[in-house]
Amino acid sequence: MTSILVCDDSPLARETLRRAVATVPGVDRVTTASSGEEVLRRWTADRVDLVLMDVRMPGLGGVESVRRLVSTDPTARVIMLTMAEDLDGVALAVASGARGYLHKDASRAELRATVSQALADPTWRLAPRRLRPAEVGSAPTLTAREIQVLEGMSHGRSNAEIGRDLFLSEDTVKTHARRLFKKLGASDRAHAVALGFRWGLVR
Amino acid sequence: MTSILVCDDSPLARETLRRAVATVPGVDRVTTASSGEEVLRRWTADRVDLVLMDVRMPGLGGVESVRRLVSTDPTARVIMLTMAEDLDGVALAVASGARGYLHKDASRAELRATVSQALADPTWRLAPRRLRPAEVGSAPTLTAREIQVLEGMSHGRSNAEIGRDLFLSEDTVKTHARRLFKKLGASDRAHAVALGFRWGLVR
DNA sequence: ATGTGCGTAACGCTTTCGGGTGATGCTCGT
DNA sequence: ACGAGCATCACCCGAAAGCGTTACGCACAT
Repeated sequence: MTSILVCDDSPLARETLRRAVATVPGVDRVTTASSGEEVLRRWTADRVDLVLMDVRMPGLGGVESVRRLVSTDPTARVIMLTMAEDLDGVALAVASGARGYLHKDASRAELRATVSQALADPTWRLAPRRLRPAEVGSAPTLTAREIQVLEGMSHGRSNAEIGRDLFLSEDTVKTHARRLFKKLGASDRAHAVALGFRWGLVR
Repeated sequence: MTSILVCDDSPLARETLRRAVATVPGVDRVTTASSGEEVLRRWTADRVDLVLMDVRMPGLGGVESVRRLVSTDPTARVIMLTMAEDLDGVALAVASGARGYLHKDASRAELRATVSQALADPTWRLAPRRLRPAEVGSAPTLTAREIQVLEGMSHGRSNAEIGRDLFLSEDTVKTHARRLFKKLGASDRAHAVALGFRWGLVR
């Protein structure tokens, strides 16, 4: 009976991660939490074999959550999930007791491999490895152009205006729009902008 | 007699902060509040030397709370507490009158240092970041219905679908949409969603 | 060399949006 | 009693958006 707890404040990331780790061989149960506080609150009653925890969360935040969790239960195994460039957070997290970290845009295969390894070896600690954005896991990978178009949308620009901004024809902007909608799973530009914010692709 | 007010909607974060600032030399009294409304309500009767306030809270939210507090009492000193991701919120808060900000996962030492400094120097203030004119000023106040419609948009629902969700006619949804566009200064639904995220009205 | 992904562009077609305007009823506070 | 604000609904109409499809050149990897 192997259980994993996915902790992320973003429902989207949570679901994606949940589905991803559920496919790891030997994993019987995947639960989710939306905050470090929730993990701590549930820990005594609902202990799991491995915790995947986001670094950046409202409230306690990943780092402090790991610190507290490990200080109450040194056998707790935690892998931190990080978006990018917050290496300070990762270093702190590892220093606080996390076994290692994974980039959120790691490939599904890498995620599964890491989880398998962490489950197989209780003493395992991850050597940080940088992974190429690949076919899944979490944040959809948009091209530079697609992000530019998405940003234009988030500033209330019409396709024609975005085209003028980027020296493109309106039809080309529409093509980029269509493609980024598909990648994000968005039904329209408003949805796309929302998903862009939730994934941290735009601000 | 130096007093500090900690304002955060999360009880755990509130307690953590309370304990942390209580250890700062010279601090005699630490009170807590769970919402910006509560701070405003209690301000005249229960004035404090420094307020630590969370950016992201239900109801008024940190930004608007600071704005109102400072507009009623310009001597009020507020430090915003924030997560790494909402830099816009920080900038808005500082522009609205907050003296500075702290990351929630800042170290205890950092927290104490910042609080000490703010207490020692009543004029202490972070240099406000340059903001677009549209972003300065008061947070747009949307009605409950308007927020529901905005949320629907952020989930990619069409006006007709939002209407079915909320048991309204499509025309009514359109009216709400038009009004919230005007309030937010949005040019279309994508822009409105983006502004909703930037103001912390939706997530 | 062959495929795959990206960037660019176009055309037709349907759906949806957004603005303008007007209207009714309700609940506040003054 | 009155206006202000909110919620509700309706109609028209032009302007966008969104979708399917096709196509070409280019880079990069298998």
